[in-house]
Amino acid sequence: MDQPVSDIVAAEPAERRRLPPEERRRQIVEGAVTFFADVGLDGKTRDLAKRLGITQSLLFNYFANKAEIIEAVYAHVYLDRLSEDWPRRLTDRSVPLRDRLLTFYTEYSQLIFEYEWMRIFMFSGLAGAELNRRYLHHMGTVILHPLLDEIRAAAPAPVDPQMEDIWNLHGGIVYIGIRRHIYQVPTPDDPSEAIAHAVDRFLGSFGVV
Amino acid sequence: MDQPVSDIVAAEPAERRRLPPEERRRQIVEGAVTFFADVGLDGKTRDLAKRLGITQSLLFNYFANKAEIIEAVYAHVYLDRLSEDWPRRLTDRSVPLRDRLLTFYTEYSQLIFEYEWMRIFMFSGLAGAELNRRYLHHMGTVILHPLLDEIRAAAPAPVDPQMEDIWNLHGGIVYIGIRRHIYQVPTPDDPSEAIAHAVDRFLGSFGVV
DNA sequence: AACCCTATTGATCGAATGATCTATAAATCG
DNA sequence: CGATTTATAGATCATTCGATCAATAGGGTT
Repeated sequence: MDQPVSDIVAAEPAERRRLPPEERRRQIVEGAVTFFADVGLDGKTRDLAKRLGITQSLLFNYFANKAEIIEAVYAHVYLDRLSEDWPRRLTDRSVPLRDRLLTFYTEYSQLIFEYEWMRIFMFSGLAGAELNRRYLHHMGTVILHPLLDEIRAAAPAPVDPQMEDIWNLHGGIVYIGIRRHIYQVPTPDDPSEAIAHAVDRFLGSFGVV
Repeated sequence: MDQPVSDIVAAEPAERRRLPPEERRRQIVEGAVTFFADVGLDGKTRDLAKRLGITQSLLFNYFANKAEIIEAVYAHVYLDRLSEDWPRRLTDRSVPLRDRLLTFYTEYSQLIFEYEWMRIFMFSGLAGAELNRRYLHHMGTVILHPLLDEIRAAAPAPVDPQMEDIWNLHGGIVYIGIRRHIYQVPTPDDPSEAIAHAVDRFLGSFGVV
């Protein structure tokens, strides 16, 4: 398990010095995002510094400690990246429900199937971070529950979908990204066909055409 | 992120000494399974020893190094725990396909929804271990591909399910365990209803009653 | 009860880690 | 161009890590 981190850590060949603090900080955060996505939140500050082509001590000139770097990583990857108008567009009944679902999951999968997004989310989940509970709660109330209402409104009487059914649809799609970036097995280059089939099966089984 | 591991690590109050080597080794492995499931594969040998109520140096009397402990953990959690006759029972056409699927996923979910199974699998996936690729490849060839054939045989002509559809069914179910043990959000105590609905939606959309 | 085998301990080593502090040098201003 | 500011580097500290090894003591045998 102890991979030789130092070998896969190097990147740019130690670029120029004395950047404006704003720019240096941004560079550190962006480097930290891919670094911690690669090696996990237990990644060492010396390895991060080496990858950035700076000294380790410089990191602590911009962040009080390592936890603060990781906070900045969280903020950069997850904060306000859920599009504001997904809830509105998902409930816009002037558009066919199928189109709304396809649009949403096409855009949403482009976000979460990102290497950094998926891996840091999993690392922080395993670490027990509050981030994941907050995120999934937000997902449930702002996106998935309204979606349940839409499906119920569109479905004929006898069938009655539940939140757990929505989570099943959601999980089946998210699992593509997990296979790709966590387990690192082959997945379709373009997941949109698989997504469309999943959505169609889901809607079809609830009698929504 | 740096939780105070030592606080959540303690367990038994330092039990007796001088066990037979066989038993001591077994005790170490079983303790290591839950320990590494809790804190991740970067967990420290001193914390593991403390949880076991033994000295850290004793660990290295039974294992040459930490990597060997983790190998034993992998073996204990994953080796030969895929039931031998799942492939046979899944393809036994004297039983209705729906029943076969429900039986399989009921039993399989009891295996993989285990706390240790799920978390160690995710930790090792993130660490890039070969384990996960091997496991998913095995899953695909021994279980899911035969399953695809069964569904194709039972489905009427025009529809033609693909492997990616099977992975979608699979992922939607596995995702329940991910929510529970990785993200640590509430899930149904008994997932069998959600599983049954997922299976029924899946089969129904392919015209299999 | 004395003996012996070995499971277990406790002390310790060298390397690695997060963090601190002072010295240096790159850019900006007068 | 010289002075001042401050971003950056380099040396270093106190811990913690995996791993080693000699000393100790548990428990079965006679």
